[in-house]
Parts: sequence; C-alpha cells; structure tokens
Amino acid sequence: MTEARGRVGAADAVVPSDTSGDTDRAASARPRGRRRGGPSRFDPESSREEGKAAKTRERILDAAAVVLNRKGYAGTRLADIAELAQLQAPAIYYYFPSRDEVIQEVVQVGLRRVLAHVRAALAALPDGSTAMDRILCAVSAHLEIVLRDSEYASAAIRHAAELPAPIREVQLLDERRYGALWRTLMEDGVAAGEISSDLDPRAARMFVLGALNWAPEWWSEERGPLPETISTARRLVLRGLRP
Amino acid sequence: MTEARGRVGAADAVVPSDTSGDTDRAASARPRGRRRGGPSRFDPESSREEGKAAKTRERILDAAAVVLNRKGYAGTRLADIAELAQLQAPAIYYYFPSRDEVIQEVVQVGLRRVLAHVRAALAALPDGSTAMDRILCAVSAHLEIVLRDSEYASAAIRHAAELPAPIREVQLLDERRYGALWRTLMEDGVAAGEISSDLDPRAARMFVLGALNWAPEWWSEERGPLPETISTARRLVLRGLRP
DNA sequence: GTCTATAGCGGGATAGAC
DNA sequence: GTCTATCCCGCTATAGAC
Repeated sequence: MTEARGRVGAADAVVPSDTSGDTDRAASARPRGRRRGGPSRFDPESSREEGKAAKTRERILDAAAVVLNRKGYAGTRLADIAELAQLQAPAIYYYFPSRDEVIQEVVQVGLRRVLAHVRAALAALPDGSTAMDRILCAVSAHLEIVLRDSEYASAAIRHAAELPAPIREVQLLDERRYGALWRTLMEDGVAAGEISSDLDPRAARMFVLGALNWAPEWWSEERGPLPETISTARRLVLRGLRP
Repeated sequence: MTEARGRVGAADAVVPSDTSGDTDRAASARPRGRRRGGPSRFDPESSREEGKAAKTRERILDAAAVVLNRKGYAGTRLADIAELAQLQAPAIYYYFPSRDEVIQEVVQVGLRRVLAHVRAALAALPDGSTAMDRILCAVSAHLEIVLRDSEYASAAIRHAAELPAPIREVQLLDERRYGALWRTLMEDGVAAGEISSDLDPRAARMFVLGALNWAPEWWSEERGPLPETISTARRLVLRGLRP
C-alpha cells in the first residue's frame, strides 16, 4: 500500500480498456520460469491421449479458477486449490513454479476464452448482419462463457483489478484486445445510426459490460434458464442503445 | 474450502436478495464484543466537537474502505490500513477488537449509506411521480453514493460475496432490505405497464444493478463528469426497460 | 508423480512503555 | 492514545522419501 488515496491509476481497468493499441505478440507469456516436471510426452501406462499428468494439471487450474472466483486473489490458498483438485498442496509445485503462476495461467486462459468465444460467435454471423446484430451477438456470447462455460472467464474478469502488477501486466494486453473489440462494435453502431447519439459511448459500453460481468454474482441455472436470461439481456441492450 | 464445486449457495447473493422478509430490527449489530477504548465524551483539550479520538477512528474506517475496495477481503492488511490512516497497526486495536470488526463496520456503514441515500432521494420525489421516475431516481442515487460519496458503499457491495460467514450474516439483513426496495420499484413498474412484460423481472433488475455496481471499476471524474455518466445510465435504463 | 516433514516469513494480535 | 517489541499461527515453498 504505497499509492495514496484516490482511484486506481489506469482508467478502463479490468476488462475493457480504452487504449487502442492492439499489439500482436500473441503467445507472449505462459508460465515463465522453467517448468519443473511437466509430464513426459508419451504416457507409458495408458494408451490414451495426454496421460494423467496433463489431467492433473488441468484439475489444479480448474480448482484454482473456482477458488479465485470465490475468495479473490489474496484469498486463494494453495491448500484450498489442492483440496478441490484432490491432492496435497506441495504436489502443485510439480506442475507450477509458484502460486502466482497458477493464478496467472487461470486469468490468462480465462480472458482468452472470452475473446475466442466472442470472436467465434461474431465470425459465425451471416454476412448481412447489422451493427446491432453484432452487438447483441457479443452480449450473448459474453454471457455464455461467463455463466455457462468458464469459471476461468469470470475469475479473470471480476478479479482483474486485485491482481499484483506482474500478473496484471500480462493480462493487460488481452484486456486491451477485448476492450478494442467492444469499442469497435459500438463505434460501428453509432456510425450506422443504430445507437442513440445522446449516449456517452464509453459509458454506455461500460454499463453494458458491467451488467454482463456482474451476472455470475447472481445467476444460477435453477432461478432462470440461461437462454431466458440471455434473451432478457439482449432486449435490455437492444432497446437501451437504439435511438 | 469445504464446499464442493458449483455456485455459491444463496442465490441473489451480494446486493439484491430475493427474500422478501424486511425484518425491522434496525440498529441490530454494531461492532459486537466490548469496544475497548472509545474516546471519552468530553474532549478536555479542544473545545471542538467529538475530539480527535473519534476522528482517528474515522480515519481508520476510511482507510479500511479504500483498502477493501482495492484488495478485497483477504487482501486487506492492518498494516495497509494503518499506513493510509497514518498510524501504526497496533493502534487500530485501541478502537476495534479485531481486523474483522473493522471490516464489518465498513461494509455495514457502506450498505446503510446506500440504503439511506436511495431512500432519501425517493422520498424527495414529487407526489405525482411515475414508477419509472422512481426507478430512474434510484439509478441516479445509487450511482451517486457508489461513485461520488462513499468508498464504503462500493466496498460493501462489490466484495460482499468474499466476506466470511459471520460478517456476511449481519450484512444479509441490510442486503435484503435493499433488494426488497428494488424489487418493489420494478414490480410497481410492471404493474403500471411502464416496464416491458417480455423481460424476466429478476434478471432485468439484476442486470441494471450489475451495471451500476460495476461502475466504480471504470469510472473516474476526468474521463467523464458524473452528471453525464448518470444521464447515460438513466437513458439506458429508461429505454431498456420500457415496453 | 505424489506424499510427509519442515523451513521461513508475513501478518494478526497482545504486552507494556511512554 | 500511540508506539515498540514480541508471540504465534497460517501459508508458501523446499527437501527428500516412496
């Protein structure tokens, strides 16, 4: 705690950032520092795919995503991850060099899944789609990963601001990409006259994303099936944005 | 970490809960457990108000609210609070019996400020106001406390889910009250035909609140003055909800 | 690969001086 | 009222057996 009072430095923190730079160095950082063991390519025991080692690694990441979601960065203990992943805490060090590297990979995977899923959904849209079609498609896709597919995604988005600088920096690149995507969607909407001109574009974009990002906090399958929830979101956004 | 996978138990966790009970035992819990020192009523030194002791206590709470906002529950260290409040960590124990009691009071004060501010705003509305007028008034008021007035408010709302059970339970009462308020606002809107009937009322309410609750994550005075931001929010909600 | 045991440190809390 | 010194526990990380 060195910084004084006030608000966090970088403005569009967390998911959508305003910086337009969309640097291309993609596979920048995986768990840096020598990975210690990492399972051998060939699994002598079972003739199956990746061997159980890879699966264990994934169990650890899955568990970490869940814990991160519930307890936040500082509250994510190796012991909790281990319990969920059904092993002892020190075993984690066979797969990752440190606690932070586990968390790092969770948030990186999470954000990339969001990006990939939303891009894929947009790409699948028919050619004649309007700007608003594309925005609503992104709304659906964002809710789908965050609520249905990926605990990683919501962990990455909702706890981004808490992360220590080293992890945060790696994240920032992908955050900017995702922010840029949404900014483009909205700009296109404004240009096409499909979005009301009396809205502040940045604020409108962030209110929409905020509504979506907050959903993991309250949504559950039983209370209302996902399709219904998504359709309410789409109606809200459609009517909210259009002139 | 004992609970298995899945989602958090209580559904409408965090701010708006669905339970309709609006129990009336208001001043239920202040920091329980004997308060240790607590400044003497009469300040012998200065002829002024509450004496500096009360001010120190407040500095501690102010600092705790800021730290809680940035680092989450588990990341809120007494040393960080102390640094911001400009004293040494052990001095906190003169005013509070434990770290959790500090946090407890922050979130309690925070949520009550939200409740008080929104209620006051609604009460100040002219008599002929429509249901939608009232909803938009609540939107403005919620953004005002969360963005302008109170670091306590956003700390209480955004980190509610991370809190350990004992603190959470106390919070829950006020959360339910606030949730009930919004539910009523929306039900009135539906009843008056001012809200589209093709929206799932609960989802719509939570999406709106989510948009507002997420705002502290991205808003800052420089990027766009508060009144403009609020007015964009009001337009979004107005158009989003109405038939 | 996964375990038990343990080193080492950070952070909450207490004692007691001033 | 606020400080310094200190206790002690919990957590990350390492050592080394199996």
